[in-house]
Amino acid sequence: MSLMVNTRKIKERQARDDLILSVASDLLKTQGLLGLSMQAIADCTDYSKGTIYQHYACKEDILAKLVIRCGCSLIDLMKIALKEGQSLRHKVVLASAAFLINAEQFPETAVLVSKAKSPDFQEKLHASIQSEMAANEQAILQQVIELFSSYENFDCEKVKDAAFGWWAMKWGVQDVLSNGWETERLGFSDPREYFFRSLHIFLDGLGVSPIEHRYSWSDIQQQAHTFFKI
Amino acid sequence: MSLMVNTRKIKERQARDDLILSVASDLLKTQGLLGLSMQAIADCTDYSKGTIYQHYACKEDILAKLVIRCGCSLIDLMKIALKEGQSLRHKVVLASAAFLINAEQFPETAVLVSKAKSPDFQEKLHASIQSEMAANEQAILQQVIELFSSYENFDCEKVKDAAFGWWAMKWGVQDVLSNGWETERLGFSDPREYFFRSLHIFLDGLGVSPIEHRYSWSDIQQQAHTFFKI
DNA sequence: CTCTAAATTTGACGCCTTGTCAAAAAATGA
DNA sequence: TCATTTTTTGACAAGGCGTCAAATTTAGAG
Repeated sequence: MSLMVNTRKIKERQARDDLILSVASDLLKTQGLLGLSMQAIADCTDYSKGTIYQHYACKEDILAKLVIRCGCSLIDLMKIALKEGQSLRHKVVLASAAFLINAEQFPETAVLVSKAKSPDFQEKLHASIQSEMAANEQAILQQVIELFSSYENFDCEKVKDAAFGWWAMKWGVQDVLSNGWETERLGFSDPREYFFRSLHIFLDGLGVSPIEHRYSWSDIQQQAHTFFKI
Repeated sequence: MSLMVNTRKIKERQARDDLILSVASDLLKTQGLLGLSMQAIADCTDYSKGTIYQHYACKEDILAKLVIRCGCSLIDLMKIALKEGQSLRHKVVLASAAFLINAEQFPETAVLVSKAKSPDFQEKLHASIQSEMAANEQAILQQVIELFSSYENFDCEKVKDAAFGWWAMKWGVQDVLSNGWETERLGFSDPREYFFRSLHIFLDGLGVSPIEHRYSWSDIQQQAHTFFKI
């Protein structure tokens, strides 16, 4: 009996964990990062601030959890890309699309990802969440490495070079997208298209068979439904 | 006479403008972003908070000015790179080195650059500084475009592709560097070396004469004194 | 040198945040 | 039913930003 109560309580607790995250995410969407205060979360959940703090020890922990959640989703999509891609180029293109699509699905979180890596943010995190986040990041990178490892022509060093290049570009594009840069004004219509173009150039430089179709972002965006079931 | 007083006052005012920036930069270095409060700046300058606010209308304005200052220095270095580079590849390598060296010279500011682009930050900025920052960014991008435009084999579209790719990688690397990522743990010894490797791969993909010497970061770091007179 | 008017500086104040903790309320189970 | 444990609460402390009326300094005329 006491066991049943226990499991019920655990479930309730988890439900509130999720509720808090969901409310936080909504607030981010509607009010932006500045509109997200612990008090606001408390008000929206009909609990008091103290109770929120029983679930997450600080504001940053909540944001970190959102980032991790977004990262997990990206990993899932990348796994599909890795499995379904017909060639290295195709896989890379799909993985890149996975990243863009994921950012679209979690617009409010995607903006956080870069901020959440900063030392100021990290040092506020509680140890467990800090390492959870690091592990999450590593898992994403692992996908990238596996992606390039699947190409028989690459030795270990080349895999690392390729992974780093993709990695850096991905972060750069994420910055550009999430900071809402007026890329139009700077002369770049849709940064995602340019991302894909740069990607193909990079793959050419790596010596990845350049003959096949050079999927653009708009090509892949069409196929996304099929591949990622979204 | 009243004119003389005027100019003296203007000079004094500018001196205080600079003093405040310099104190802010020191505080950033020693205390980090969290240690930077308007009160702390006031204490260090022997002026009161109110006076600081007479110079900069908000904290963000001060940080933005630091970012702009750092950007101007980068532009200077890039101009040298553009002028002194012996070939496109050499120019690109020098420009990339300029970026890394500049980040080393303004370590406390380099960390801000990405944060300062975020919407939350931008919307706090006063209009004049906001556009000053946008102009600064545009001027940097202009250098990149001129860099690739100087290569006769590139048409307008290719210049844009190349500029975007470099741009994205630069931002990605900046994120990785300024967030102090434990890249060692992730398997990448020195991200700057990998940056240069990715760069060469990208240039290969662009069809830039691949025969010549493939300067690594450590190669160029040596030459930096000569080129950038640092 | 004196005295008034203008300009500048000041720091207490209002408002907001995060995070704490003693007290109140609710749940448990004998 | 009631004592004990658990959970919830919101007043509170600490500290940040930005404001503004009052204090101080400076300017300049008489």
